[in-house]
Formats: sequence, C-alpha cells, structure tokens
Amino acid sequence: MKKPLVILSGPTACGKTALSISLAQQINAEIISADSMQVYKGFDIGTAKVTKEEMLGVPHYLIDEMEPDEECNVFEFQSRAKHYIEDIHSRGKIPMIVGGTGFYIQSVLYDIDFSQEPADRSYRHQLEQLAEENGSPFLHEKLKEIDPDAAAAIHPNNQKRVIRALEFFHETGYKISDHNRIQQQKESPYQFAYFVLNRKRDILYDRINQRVDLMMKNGLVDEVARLLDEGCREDYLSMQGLGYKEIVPYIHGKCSLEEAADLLKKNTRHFAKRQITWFKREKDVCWINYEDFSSDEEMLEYMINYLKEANIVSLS
RNA sequence: GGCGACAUAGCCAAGUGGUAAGGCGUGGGUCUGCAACACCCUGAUCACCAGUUCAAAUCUGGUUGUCGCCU
Repeated sequence: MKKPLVILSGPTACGKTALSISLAQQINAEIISADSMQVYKGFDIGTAKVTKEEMLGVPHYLIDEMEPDEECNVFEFQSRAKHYIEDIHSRGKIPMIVGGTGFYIQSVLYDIDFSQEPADRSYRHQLEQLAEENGSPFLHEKLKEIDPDAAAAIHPNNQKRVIRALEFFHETGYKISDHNRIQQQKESPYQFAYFVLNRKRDILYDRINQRVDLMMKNGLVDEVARLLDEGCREDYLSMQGLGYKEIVPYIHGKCSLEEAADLLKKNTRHFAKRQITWFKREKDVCWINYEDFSSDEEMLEYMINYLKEANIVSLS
C-alpha cells in the first residue's frame, strides 16, 4: 500500500495557512512548506510567513532553512521534501505539503526525476551570451535542430526555457521533450489527496490588496531595509520575491511608497491568477471553493470525509 | 444665458479624407533544475442624427454630454 500524503495548496492570500493548521491538528499531520520564498530566513512579512504562535505546535519544515544568498530550486526542494516525508512516515504521522508553489508540489507528488548531474554553469552562461549577441530566436533555431518537439513547445521569446532545453541536451545527451514525456506519464508513489483552496476572483483580489496594506503597516519597508543592510543584494534570487523586488526601488528613492504598494498589489494579483491556471491543469485535484461552505468547520469536515474515502485517514 | 474646447474599447491614448497604433487593466493559456520566475494569446468601427464625397473617426450642420472661461 502506498504511503499517505496530503497536499493543501491554492492561490496566494486564499487562507491556506490557517486551514492547514486546523486540518493538521485533526489528522495528526506535520507540515512541509512548498513555498519558494518562505524557505529564506528573514523574509517574513513579505512572504506572509507563518509565525511560531500560529503553528499551534504543529511541526513545520522547509521554512527558514536557507540563507538569503542561497538559491532554492525544484531539485533542492524535492530532495529535502522527500527526506522529511520519509521521516514523518517513519514516525507514523501524515505528511502534509502546504504552499503555493505548484511546480514544487508537482516535483514531489509525481517524484519527477531531476537526478542528472547538477548543471555546470559555464554552458548556461555561454548560451546566455549567445542570446545576448544574436537574440533569443537564434537559440530557438539551434534547439529546432536538436529537439524539434521541444522547440515547437517553447516559444522563441522564452529564453529561459529554451536555454534549459539546450542545456539538458548538452548535459545528458537526451532530448528534454523525451524526458518530459516520460515524466508526465508517472503515477504518484503516494496515496494522496490534493486540495486546492480557492475563492471567488473578486474576493481573492480584495484580500490581496488588503494584505499588502497590512504588510506595509506591519513594517515591510523596514524588513526590506534591514535585509539590504545585512548585505542582501538586489540580484539575489531571494530578493526577486513579491514584496521585495517592489520595495527595493522605493528604498532607493526611485518611486513613491504608494507606487511601490500598488505595483506589489498588481504583481500579486497576476501571480494568483497564474497559480490558479496552474492548478486547473493539474489532474486529480479536489477544489475547495470557500464560498461553497457556510463555515470553516463544515469545510474541514468535508475535507476529512474526503480523506477517509480516499483511504488516507482511517475511519473512526 | 454667452463664448470656447473636447467627445476613439473598462482606463490612458495615437490617428485630420482611404477603410481603427500603442500602453495599462481584465480574461485565457504555457510551464518537468531560476517557477513569487520566464513566456504567449485576448477586444472597438471612433457620443448620436443628417449631409458633402467614389471614400469620413477624420470635412459641414444639428442634437446630447463633459470641461473651461465670461456675464
């Protein structure tokens, strides 16, 4: 029998955190965060990171695990998450992945194979140089020669993906389109339930706007200033997160506070929309539309019943 | 009441006779080692009516509305 795994995701600001803790308490689960930004130490207000108090004693992993100058990526996330899942299982508890980074969730849920040798950066830099000099479509032409399927699937303007496809071929000798095809057919090694919490669009957008206002009130600017003081550089991956890349220009006097806040709201709304698009094509998800329930208790009850039927928690 | 200006998609906005740029927002989508990333797609017949003309968002007259100035 496959081991159980519960996933709770959804767009930013939909209310995942509070729900996840209630659910974890009820089914005796421990939480693994699937959030590409909450892994960084010191990035608290802008990432709406769970506080110790909010955790109510539920163990959390993959939060505050990396330094701001380190670079998290799917592979890194996947290997750490797998390790925690195993550990939680070994103690007879249920691992619960909570967070909004769909790609990270996917990597663990389907145990996607990233096990090739880590990229030697020089080839990537070479390609970036080439793109710089000859334009992005030039690389796309090269990709067409070695992997027409990948070239057809990736837009010529999407330099990052074109480079990755080229890099993959360079490293492994295989076409990334073949690799992807195989990975897509994988079945999950887990007995899983994949909840996606969502709200009506206009309500979600309202919540996002209000949350940004709250972040500003709670000292987001101070947090960003402090990170800069501590030596965080603007080009760190960690500083590219929402709430950071918008505030830095304000601190450097390049825009007004209001402009920065408006931009942050807008970017966050766009992000939420992209997340929803991602979940729509993820198979086997159980949508939890907030408005369909008359209370949080009713919603929790529904989820627990679903888990029972899916044979993830035992009937009792 | 008089004079003047303006009236183009949800918003901003180009276009002054040949059959509607662009930006933003919105909506949809792609994604398999940077994913809170990167990338793609998405709309109007130009306030209304009448006229001039082969041809009008672009010219003329009227109507309505908005803004400004004047009494």
